[in-house]
Amino acid sequence: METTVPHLAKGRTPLEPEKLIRREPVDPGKFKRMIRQMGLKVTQQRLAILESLSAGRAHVTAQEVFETVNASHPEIGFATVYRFLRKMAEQNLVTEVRMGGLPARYELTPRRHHDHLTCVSCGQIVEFECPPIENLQEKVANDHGFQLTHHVLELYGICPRCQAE
Amino acid sequence: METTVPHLAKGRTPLEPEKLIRREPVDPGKFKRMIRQMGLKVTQQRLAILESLSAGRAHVTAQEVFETVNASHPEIGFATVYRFLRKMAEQNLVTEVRMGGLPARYELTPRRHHDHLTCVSCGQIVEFECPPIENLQEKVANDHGFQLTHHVLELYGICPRCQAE
DNA sequence: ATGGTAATTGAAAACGATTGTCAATTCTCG
DNA sequence: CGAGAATTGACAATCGTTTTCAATTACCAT
Ligand SMILES: [Mn+2]
Ligand SMILES: [Mn+2]
Ligand SMILES: [Zn+2]
Ligand SMILES: [Zn+2]
Repeated sequence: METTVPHLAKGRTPLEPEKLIRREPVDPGKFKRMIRQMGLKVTQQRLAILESLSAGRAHVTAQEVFETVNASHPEIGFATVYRFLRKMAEQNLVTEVRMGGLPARYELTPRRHHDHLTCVSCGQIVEFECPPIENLQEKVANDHGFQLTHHVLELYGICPRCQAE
Repeated sequence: METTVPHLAKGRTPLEPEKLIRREPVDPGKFKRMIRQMGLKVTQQRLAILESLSAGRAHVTAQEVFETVNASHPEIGFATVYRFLRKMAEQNLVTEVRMGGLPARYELTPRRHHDHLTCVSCGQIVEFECPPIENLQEKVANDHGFQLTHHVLELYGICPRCQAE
């Protein structure tokens, strides 16, 4: 049986670059404010999901968020996690990262845009910024008369560690 | 109920740019040769799928291929279509194009690499080549010590026609 | 051409991720 | 504190895709 997934060996969990595992700390009331700003009610579930997103590794699947939150809030249902992630993605508070047909991964939308470089062997994800590429993307869109709204740029390759077997 | 799909209104079928609907004509024996080169048996089903891929619009879903082929070969099953598309994708004879969580689309791998610019409003797909972007991608990967294997670059925006309402 | 054999097929069930349903619960605001 | 609307969790449903399996077919050696 062959792997179904085009970009990453089946069963591999993309790992995070160490330097980016932790995001900046947040003050306690921040999450409540975020939720209210979305026009939603502040619930324990939503607070727990936000805490999990901001404290844990970036690029988590809905299932991973569910499992994390479920550990401390055993009564939460995964529908709630999916629903809230979707709502946040709609408002661009979280960014969906999709690799081939794999389950979607989410990260709190960072202040600075970045794209992803993924190791097809071990799943490590490196974030990068490349303004020249961004500019060229604008140019391509304009050349075709398109008004660019967003883009997906994913680079796949073999990381240094995996190159050394 | 909101649309689930991040990049394209639900139910929209991406349209093709007129100038690219038809690929170059192929001589009759070509498909048989392609199949044998993959180390597979030549069957009517596989020939029909290849004909459909090369004659119809580019960027078709497995379901669309199935429906097309099924019209002239009513006995074909969709499992055969999925199986063969997957096998061809593994050998890079067809390229999988994924837009968000939508069903995968396939095109016979063109001799020249290109990426896609998609209208989020009407679904039109424009193919483009941008060597400077490709070079920068190589550079980014190398800067991180990665050996680049492939990439996914999808631009999304509003096409000229849709901008004019 | 024929037959043996492994590859391929179609139908249907299974699958994993995600979404919908709905009655019960919980925020919010007055 | 309530009333009322939003939210929840359990569960079923859906979607695209893959697997299973018995029946068929293409291929190769005779
Ligand atoms: Mn990221
Ligand atoms: Mn294309
Ligand atoms: Zn690696
Ligand atoms: Zn358009």
